[in-house]
Amino acid sequence: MADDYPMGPPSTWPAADIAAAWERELPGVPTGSIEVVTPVWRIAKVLADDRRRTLTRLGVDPSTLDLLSVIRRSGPPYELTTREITGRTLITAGAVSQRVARAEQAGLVERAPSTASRRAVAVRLTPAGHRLIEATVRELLGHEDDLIAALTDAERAALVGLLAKLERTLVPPA
Amino acid sequence: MADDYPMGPPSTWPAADIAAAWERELPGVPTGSIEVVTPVWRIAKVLADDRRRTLTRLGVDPSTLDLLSVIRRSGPPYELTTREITGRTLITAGAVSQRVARAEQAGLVERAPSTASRRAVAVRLTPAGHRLIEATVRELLGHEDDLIAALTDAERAALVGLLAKLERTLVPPA
DNA sequence: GCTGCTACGTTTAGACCTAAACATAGCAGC
DNA sequence: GCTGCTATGTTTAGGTCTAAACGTAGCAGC
Repeated sequence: MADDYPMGPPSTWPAADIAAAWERELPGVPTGSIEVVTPVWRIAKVLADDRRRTLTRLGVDPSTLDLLSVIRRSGPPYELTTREITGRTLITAGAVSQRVARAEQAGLVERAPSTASRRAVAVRLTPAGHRLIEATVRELLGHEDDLIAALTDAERAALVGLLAKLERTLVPPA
Repeated sequence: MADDYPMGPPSTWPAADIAAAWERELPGVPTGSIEVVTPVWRIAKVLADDRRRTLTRLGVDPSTLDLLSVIRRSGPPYELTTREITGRTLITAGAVSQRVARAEQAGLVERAPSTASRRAVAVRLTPAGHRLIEATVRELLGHEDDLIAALTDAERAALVGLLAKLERTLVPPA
Protein backbone atom coordinates (compact mmCIF):
# COMPACT_ATOMS: atom_id res chain seq x y z
CA MET A 1 0.00 0.00 0.00
CA ALA A 2 2.92 2.33 0.58
CA ASP A 3 3.49 1.53 -3.06
CA ASP A 4 0.37 3.33 -4.18
CA TYR A 5 0.97 6.64 -5.83
CA PRO A 6 -2.25 8.68 -5.74
CA MET A 7 -3.18 7.81 -9.30
CA GLY A 8 0.22 7.40 -10.78
CA PRO A 9 0.23 8.70 -14.35
CA PRO A 10 1.75 6.37 -16.93
CA SER A 11 5.20 7.76 -16.14
CA THR A 12 7.86 5.71 -14.39
CA TRP A 13 8.83 6.20 -10.78
CA PRO A 14 11.98 7.63 -9.31
CA ALA A 15 14.52 4.87 -8.89
CA ALA A 16 14.82 5.83 -5.23
CA ASP A 17 11.21 4.71 -4.75
CA ILE A 18 11.99 1.32 -6.23
CA ALA A 19 14.91 0.90 -3.87
CA ALA A 20 12.74 1.99 -0.94
CA ALA A 21 10.03 -0.49 -1.96
CA TRP A 22 12.47 -3.40 -1.96
CA GLU A 23 13.92 -2.24 1.34
CA ARG A 24 10.43 -2.28 2.81
CA GLU A 25 9.41 -5.61 1.27
CA LEU A 26 12.64 -7.51 1.79
CA PRO A 27 14.58 -5.67 4.48
CA GLY A 28 18.32 -5.98 4.15
CA VAL A 29 18.40 -6.64 0.46
CA PRO A 30 21.26 -4.65 -1.11
CA THR A 31 19.60 -1.86 -3.06
CA GLY A 32 22.65 0.26 -3.68
CA SER A 33 22.82 -0.48 -7.38
CA ILE A 34 19.23 0.37 -8.23
CA GLU A 35 19.68 4.10 -8.38
CA VAL A 36 22.48 3.67 -10.87
CA VAL A 37 21.24 0.78 -12.97
CA THR A 38 17.63 1.86 -13.38
CA PRO A 39 18.32 5.40 -14.60
CA VAL A 40 20.98 4.12 -16.97
CA TRP A 41 18.46 1.78 -18.58
CA ARG A 42 15.77 4.41 -18.72
CA ILE A 43 18.02 7.05 -20.19
CA ALA A 44 19.36 4.58 -22.72
CA LYS A 45 15.83 3.76 -23.77
CA VAL A 46 14.67 7.36 -23.99
CA LEU A 47 17.70 8.22 -26.10
CA ALA A 48 17.17 5.20 -28.33
CA ASP A 49 13.49 6.00 -28.81
CA ASP A 50 14.30 9.60 -29.57
CA ARG A 51 16.95 8.62 -32.06
CA ARG A 52 14.55 6.25 -33.76
CA ARG A 53 11.99 9.01 -34.13
CA THR A 54 14.53 11.47 -35.49
CA LEU A 55 15.88 8.97 -37.96
CA THR A 56 12.44 7.89 -39.10
CA ARG A 57 11.83 11.51 -39.96
CA LEU A 58 15.09 11.57 -41.90
CA GLY A 59 14.32 8.32 -43.66
CA VAL A 60 16.85 5.94 -42.14
CA ASP A 61 16.68 3.29 -39.49
CA PRO A 62 19.01 3.22 -36.50
CA SER A 63 20.79 0.00 -37.42
CA THR A 64 21.65 1.28 -40.87
CA LEU A 65 22.79 4.61 -39.48
CA ASP A 66 25.03 2.84 -37.02
CA LEU A 67 26.61 0.86 -39.83
CA LEU A 68 27.15 3.83 -42.11
CA SER A 69 28.46 5.92 -39.21
CA VAL A 70 31.13 3.52 -38.15
CA ILE A 71 32.38 3.26 -41.71
CA ARG A 72 32.16 6.96 -42.46
CA ARG A 73 34.03 8.12 -39.40
CA SER A 74 36.83 5.62 -39.99
CA GLY A 75 37.94 8.01 -42.74
CA PRO A 76 39.29 7.20 -46.21
CA PRO A 77 38.95 4.83 -47.93
CA TYR A 78 35.62 4.52 -46.11
CA GLU A 79 35.71 0.79 -45.84
CA LEU A 80 35.98 -1.68 -42.98
CA THR A 81 35.90 -5.45 -42.77
CA THR A 82 33.00 -7.23 -41.17
CA ARG A 83 35.23 -8.09 -38.24
CA GLU A 84 36.25 -4.50 -37.68
CA ILE A 85 32.63 -3.42 -37.75
CA THR A 86 31.74 -6.07 -35.21
CA GLY A 87 34.50 -4.84 -32.91
CA ARG A 88 33.26 -1.27 -33.05
CA THR A 89 29.58 -1.87 -32.50
CA LEU A 90 27.60 -3.54 -29.77
CA ILE A 91 26.17 -6.36 -31.83
CA THR A 92 27.21 -9.85 -32.89
CA ALA A 93 28.92 -10.82 -36.12
CA GLY A 94 25.73 -12.38 -37.37
CA ALA A 95 23.81 -9.16 -36.87
CA VAL A 96 26.52 -7.24 -38.72
CA SER A 97 26.16 -9.63 -41.60
CA GLN A 98 22.43 -8.97 -41.68
CA ARG A 99 22.85 -5.21 -41.41
CA VAL A 100 25.33 -5.20 -44.26
CA ALA A 101 22.97 -7.29 -46.35
CA ARG A 102 20.14 -4.84 -45.80
CA ALA A 103 22.29 -1.80 -46.51
CA GLU A 104 23.68 -3.47 -49.60
CA GLN A 105 20.15 -4.19 -50.77
CA ALA A 106 19.41 -0.49 -50.31
CA GLY A 107 22.46 0.46 -52.35
CA LEU A 108 24.23 2.19 -49.46
CA VAL A 109 27.28 -0.07 -49.17
CA GLU A 110 28.96 -2.68 -51.31
CA ARG A 111 30.97 -5.75 -50.45
CA ALA A 112 34.34 -6.53 -51.98
CA PRO A 113 37.24 -8.82 -51.14
CA SER A 114 39.47 -7.06 -48.66
CA THR A 115 42.90 -6.04 -49.83
CA ALA A 116 44.39 -6.61 -46.39
CA SER A 117 43.35 -10.07 -45.37
CA ARG A 118 42.33 -12.42 -48.08
CA ARG A 119 39.55 -14.10 -46.23
CA ALA A 120 38.02 -10.87 -45.03
CA VAL A 121 35.23 -8.95 -46.70
CA ALA A 122 35.50 -5.19 -47.10
CA VAL A 123 32.33 -3.16 -46.71
CA ARG A 124 32.55 0.19 -48.47
CA LEU A 125 30.22 3.16 -48.66
CA THR A 126 28.66 3.82 -52.05
CA PRO A 127 28.07 7.42 -53.19
CA ALA A 128 24.47 7.05 -52.02
CA GLY A 129 25.74 5.86 -48.65
CA HIS A 130 28.01 8.88 -48.37
CA ARG A 131 25.19 11.25 -49.22
CA LEU A 132 22.86 9.66 -46.70
CA ILE A 133 25.25 9.60 -43.77
CA GLU A 134 26.46 13.14 -44.34
CA ALA A 135 22.93 14.46 -44.68
CA THR A 136 21.97 12.77 -41.42
CA VAL A 137 24.80 12.94 -38.94
CA ARG A 138 24.90 16.69 -38.39
CA GLU A 139 21.25 16.90 -37.69
CA LEU A 140 21.26 13.84 -35.47
CA LEU A 141 24.19 14.96 -33.35
CA GLY A 142 22.87 18.49 -33.19
CA HIS A 143 19.59 17.21 -31.89
CA GLU A 144 21.20 15.00 -29.27
CA ASP A 145 23.37 17.89 -28.21
CA ASP A 146 20.18 19.83 -27.51
CA LEU A 147 18.77 16.97 -25.48
CA ILE A 148 21.55 17.16 -22.94
CA ALA A 149 21.87 20.93 -23.04
CA ALA A 150 20.08 21.22 -19.71
CA LEU A 151 23.25 20.01 -18.04
CA THR A 152 25.79 22.72 -17.31
CA ASP A 153 29.28 22.29 -18.69
CA ALA A 154 30.53 21.30 -15.27
CA GLU A 155 27.77 18.76 -14.80
CA ARG A 156 28.32 17.26 -18.21
CA ALA A 157 32.06 17.01 -17.59
CA ALA A 158 31.47 15.33 -14.23
CA LEU A 159 28.98 12.92 -15.76
CA VAL A 160 31.33 12.06 -18.60
CA GLY A 161 34.08 11.29 -16.12
CA LEU A 162 31.91 9.14 -13.91
CA LEU A 163 30.40 7.23 -16.82
CA ALA A 164 33.86 6.60 -18.22
CA LYS A 165 35.05 5.28 -14.88
CA LEU A 166 32.01 3.06 -14.50
CA GLU A 167 32.46 1.74 -18.01
CA ARG A 168 36.09 0.95 -17.33
CA THR A 169 35.25 -0.96 -14.19
CA LEU A 170 32.51 -2.92 -15.95
CA VAL A 171 34.53 -3.70 -19.05
CA PRO A 172 38.06 -4.32 -17.80
CA PRO A 173 40.49 -3.02 -20.46
CA ALA A 174 41.85 -6.50 -21.05
CA MET B 1 44.20 6.43 -41.11
CA ALA B 2 44.19 8.33 -37.86
CA ASP B 3 41.39 5.94 -37.11
CA ASP B 4 43.67 2.93 -37.05
CA TYR B 5 44.35 1.56 -33.64
CA PRO B 6 47.49 -0.60 -33.83
CA MET B 7 45.54 -3.81 -34.03
CA GLY B 8 42.46 -2.88 -32.08
CA PRO B 9 41.35 -5.79 -29.95
CA PRO B 10 37.67 -6.66 -30.20
CA SER B 11 36.92 -4.15 -27.46
CA THR B 12 35.10 -0.90 -28.11
CA TRP B 13 36.79 2.46 -28.23
CA PRO B 14 36.69 5.30 -25.80
CA ALA B 15 33.77 7.55 -26.67
CA ALA B 16 36.20 10.47 -26.81
CA ASP B 17 37.86 8.82 -29.81
CA ILE B 18 34.55 8.59 -31.60
CA ALA B 19 33.92 12.27 -31.01
CA ALA B 20 37.43 13.09 -32.20
CA ALA B 21 36.93 11.00 -35.32
CA TRP B 22 33.77 12.89 -36.27
CA GLU B 23 35.46 16.19 -35.53
CA ARG B 24 38.26 15.22 -37.89
CA GLU B 25 35.98 13.87 -40.62
CA LEU B 26 33.25 16.50 -40.50
CA PRO B 27 34.73 19.52 -38.75
CA GLY B 28 32.21 21.58 -36.85
CA VAL B 29 29.72 18.81 -36.25
CA PRO B 30 28.44 19.03 -32.67
CA THR B 31 30.01 16.13 -30.83
CA GLY B 32 29.19 17.18 -27.31
CA SER B 33 26.60 14.49 -26.73
CA ILE B 34 28.71 11.53 -27.82
CA GLU B 35 30.63 11.16 -24.58
CA VAL B 36 27.38 10.97 -22.67
CA VAL B 37 25.19 8.97 -25.03
CA THR B 38 27.71 6.33 -26.05
CA PRO B 39 28.78 5.29 -22.54
CA VAL B 40 25.16 5.21 -21.40
CA TRP B 41 24.29 2.75 -24.15
CA ARG B 42 27.38 0.65 -23.54
CA ILE B 43 26.87 0.50 -19.81
CA ALA B 44 23.20 -0.34 -20.27
CA LYS B 45 24.16 -3.18 -22.56
CA VAL B 46 26.88 -4.54 -20.32
CA LEU B 47 24.51 -4.50 -17.37
CA ALA B 48 21.74 -6.14 -19.38
CA ASP B 49 24.09 -8.85 -20.65
CA ASP B 50 25.38 -9.46 -17.16
CA ARG B 51 21.88 -9.68 -15.75
CA ARG B 52 20.88 -12.11 -18.45
CA ARG B 53 23.83 -14.35 -17.60
CA THR B 54 23.11 -14.22 -13.88
CA LEU B 55 19.46 -15.00 -14.40
CA THR B 56 20.16 -17.82 -16.80
CA ARG B 57 22.23 -19.37 -14.06
CA LEU B 58 19.33 -18.93 -11.65
CA GLY B 59 16.83 -20.33 -14.11
CA VAL B 60 14.76 -17.26 -15.02
CA ASP B 61 14.72 -14.92 -17.95
CA PRO B 62 14.99 -11.16 -17.59
CA SER B 63 11.49 -10.37 -18.87
CA THR B 64 9.88 -12.74 -16.39
CA LEU B 65 11.99 -11.42 -13.54
CA ASP B 66 11.00 -7.89 -14.41
CA LEU B 67 7.34 -8.87 -14.29
CA LEU B 68 7.59 -10.73 -11.01
CA SER B 69 9.68 -7.95 -9.48
CA VAL B 70 7.26 -5.17 -10.19
CA ILE B 71 4.43 -7.19 -8.68
CA ARG B 72 6.40 -8.41 -5.69
CA ARG B 73 7.71 -5.04 -4.61
CA SER B 74 4.26 -3.47 -4.87
CA GLY B 75 3.55 -5.30 -1.59
CA PRO B 76 0.38 -7.10 -0.49
CA PRO B 77 -1.80 -8.33 -2.04
CA TYR B 78 0.92 -8.87 -4.63
CA GLU B 79 -1.25 -8.09 -7.58
CA LEU B 80 -1.34 -5.35 -10.20
CA THR B 81 -3.46 -4.73 -13.26
CA THR B 82 -1.99 -4.97 -16.72
CA ARG B 83 -2.20 -1.21 -17.01
CA GLU B 84 -0.30 -0.63 -13.79
CA ILE B 85 2.39 -3.01 -14.92
CA THR B 86 2.68 -1.21 -18.22
CA GLY B 87 3.11 2.10 -16.40
CA ARG B 88 5.92 0.75 -14.24
CA THR B 89 7.98 -0.95 -16.90
CA LEU B 90 9.61 0.24 -20.07
CA ILE B 91 7.58 -1.86 -22.48
CA THR B 92 4.28 -1.61 -24.34
CA ALA B 93 0.93 -2.99 -23.21
CA GLY B 94 1.13 -5.70 -25.84
CA ALA B 95 4.46 -6.86 -24.51
CA VAL B 96 3.07 -6.95 -20.98
CA SER B 97 0.25 -9.13 -22.22
CA GLN B 98 2.75 -11.53 -23.73
CA ARG B 99 4.95 -11.56 -20.65
CA VAL B 100 1.97 -12.31 -18.45
CA ALA B 101 0.91 -15.10 -20.80
CA ARG B 102 4.35 -16.70 -20.59
CA ALA B 103 4.56 -16.37 -16.82
CA GLU B 104 1.05 -17.73 -16.48
CA GLN B 105 2.01 -20.67 -18.65
CA ALA B 106 4.94 -21.27 -16.30
CA GLY B 107 2.63 -21.14 -13.27
CA LEU B 108 4.26 -18.06 -11.78
CA VAL B 109 1.28 -15.69 -11.95
CA GLU B 110 -2.44 -16.00 -12.45
CA ARG B 111 -5.00 -13.70 -13.99
CA ALA B 112 -8.26 -12.76 -12.30
CA PRO B 113 -10.84 -10.05 -12.74
CA SER B 114 -9.72 -6.98 -10.84
CA THR B 115 -11.73 -5.97 -7.84
CA ALA B 116 -11.07 -2.28 -8.45
CA SER B 117 -12.02 -1.68 -12.03
CA ARG B 118 -14.31 -4.16 -13.65
CA ARG B 119 -12.73 -4.12 -17.05
CA ALA B 120 -9.22 -4.50 -15.67
CA VAL B 121 -7.36 -7.75 -15.23
CA ALA B 122 -5.45 -8.41 -12.01
CA VAL B 123 -2.17 -10.28 -12.29
CA ARG B 124 -1.23 -11.98 -9.05
CA LEU B 125 1.81 -13.94 -7.94
CA THR B 126 1.28 -17.65 -7.32
CA PRO B 127 3.17 -19.38 -4.50
CA ALA B 128 5.66 -20.60 -7.09
CA GLY B 129 6.04 -17.01 -8.31
CA HIS B 130 6.73 -15.83 -4.76
CA ARG B 131 9.32 -18.53 -4.23
CA LEU B 132 11.07 -17.73 -7.48
CA ILE B 133 11.26 -13.97 -7.03
CA GLU B 134 12.41 -14.19 -3.45
CA ALA B 135 15.05 -16.74 -4.26
CA THR B 136 16.35 -14.56 -7.05
CA VAL B 137 16.20 -10.92 -6.08
CA ARG B 138 18.69 -10.95 -3.24
CA GLU B 139 21.32 -12.65 -5.31
CA LEU B 140 20.69 -10.47 -8.31
CA LEU B 141 20.83 -7.18 -6.43
CA GLY B 142 23.83 -8.35 -4.45
CA HIS B 143 25.65 -9.14 -7.63
CA GLU B 144 24.84 -5.80 -9.23
CA ASP B 145 25.94 -4.07 -6.07
CA ASP B 146 29.33 -5.72 -6.51
CA LEU B 147 29.51 -4.59 -10.11
CA ILE B 148 29.44 -0.93 -9.17
CA ALA B 149 31.49 -1.34 -6.01
CA ALA B 150 34.53 0.15 -7.71
CA LEU B 151 32.91 3.54 -7.38
CA THR B 152 33.48 5.28 -4.08
CA ASP B 153 30.45 6.36 -2.11
CA ALA B 154 31.02 9.94 -3.16
CA GLU B 155 31.33 8.99 -6.78
CA ARG B 156 28.23 6.87 -6.69
CA ALA B 157 26.26 9.65 -5.02
CA ALA B 158 27.44 12.16 -7.61
CA LEU B 159 26.57 9.78 -10.44
CA VAL B 160 23.13 9.10 -9.01
CA GLY B 161 22.44 12.81 -8.81
CA LEU B 162 23.61 13.53 -12.33
CA LEU B 163 21.71 10.60 -13.82
CA ALA B 164 18.56 11.68 -12.01
CA LYS B 165 18.92 15.20 -13.34
CA LEU B 166 19.54 13.97 -16.87
CA GLU B 167 16.55 11.68 -16.66
CA ARG B 168 14.36 14.52 -15.46
CA THR B 169 15.42 16.74 -18.34
CA LEU B 170 14.84 13.98 -20.88
CA VAL B 171 11.49 12.88 -19.46
CA PRO B 172 9.77 16.06 -18.35
CA PRO B 173 7.70 15.27 -15.24
CA ALA B 174 4.48 16.10 -17.06
C1' DG C 1 51.55 -31.31 -50.10
C1' DC C 2 48.27 -33.60 -46.55
C1' DT C 3 45.84 -32.85 -42.20
C1' DG C 4 43.78 -30.44 -38.95
C1' DC C 5 43.22 -25.99 -36.70
C1' DT C 6 41.78 -21.37 -36.60
C1' DA C 7 39.79 -17.08 -38.39
C1' DC C 8 36.13 -15.08 -40.80
C1' DG C 9 31.76 -14.69 -42.43
C1' DT C 10 26.91 -16.27 -43.31
C1' DT C 11 22.76 -18.68 -42.40
C1' DT C 12 19.16 -20.46 -39.56
C1' DA C 13 16.04 -21.05 -35.67
C1' DG C 14 14.01 -18.95 -32.07
C1' DA C 15 12.99 -15.19 -28.83
C1' DC C 16 11.03 -10.78 -27.73
C1' DC C 17 9.63 -6.54 -28.90
C1' DT C 18 6.77 -2.70 -31.23
C1' DA C 19 2.94 -0.83 -33.74
C1' DA C 20 -1.32 -1.42 -35.18
C1' DA C 21 -5.52 -3.88 -35.65
C1' DC C 22 -8.87 -5.92 -33.06
C1' DA C 23 -12.16 -7.11 -29.26
C1' DT C 24 -14.98 -5.84 -25.24
C1' DA C 25 -16.93 -3.59 -21.61
C1' DG C 26 -18.26 0.55 -19.12
C1' DC C 27 -20.10 5.07 -19.53
C1' DA C 28 -22.24 9.55 -21.25
C1' DG C 29 -25.79 11.96 -23.47
C1' DC C 30 -29.61 12.36 -25.58
C1' DG D 1 -32.40 2.16 -23.62
C1' DC D 2 -29.73 3.23 -28.10
C1' DT D 3 -25.44 5.21 -29.89
C1' DG D 4 -21.05 6.18 -29.86
C1' DC D 5 -16.84 7.17 -27.19
C1' DT D 6 -13.18 5.72 -24.10
C1' DA D 7 -10.45 2.58 -21.35
C1' DT D 8 -8.45 -1.81 -21.09
C1' DG D 9 -6.49 -5.97 -22.91
C1' DT D 10 -5.24 -9.20 -26.51
C1' DT D 11 -3.75 -10.63 -30.98
C1' DT D 12 -1.18 -10.32 -35.15
C1' DA D 13 2.36 -9.04 -38.51
C1' DG D 14 6.77 -7.76 -38.99
C1' DG D 15 11.38 -6.60 -37.63
C1' DT D 16 15.95 -7.14 -35.42
C1' DC D 17 18.53 -9.37 -32.47
C1' DT D 18 21.29 -13.54 -30.36
C1' DA D 19 23.20 -18.09 -30.25
C1' DA D 20 24.58 -21.73 -32.59
C1' DA D 21 25.31 -24.36 -36.67
C1' DC D 22 27.50 -24.14 -40.84
C1' DG D 23 30.78 -23.24 -44.72
C1' DT D 24 35.20 -21.89 -46.36
C1' DA D 25 39.73 -20.42 -46.76
C1' DG D 26 44.34 -19.54 -45.04
C1' DC D 27 47.94 -21.46 -42.24
C1' DA D 28 51.04 -24.58 -39.32
C1' DG D 29 53.43 -28.70 -38.70
C1' DC D 30 54.90 -32.62 -40.06
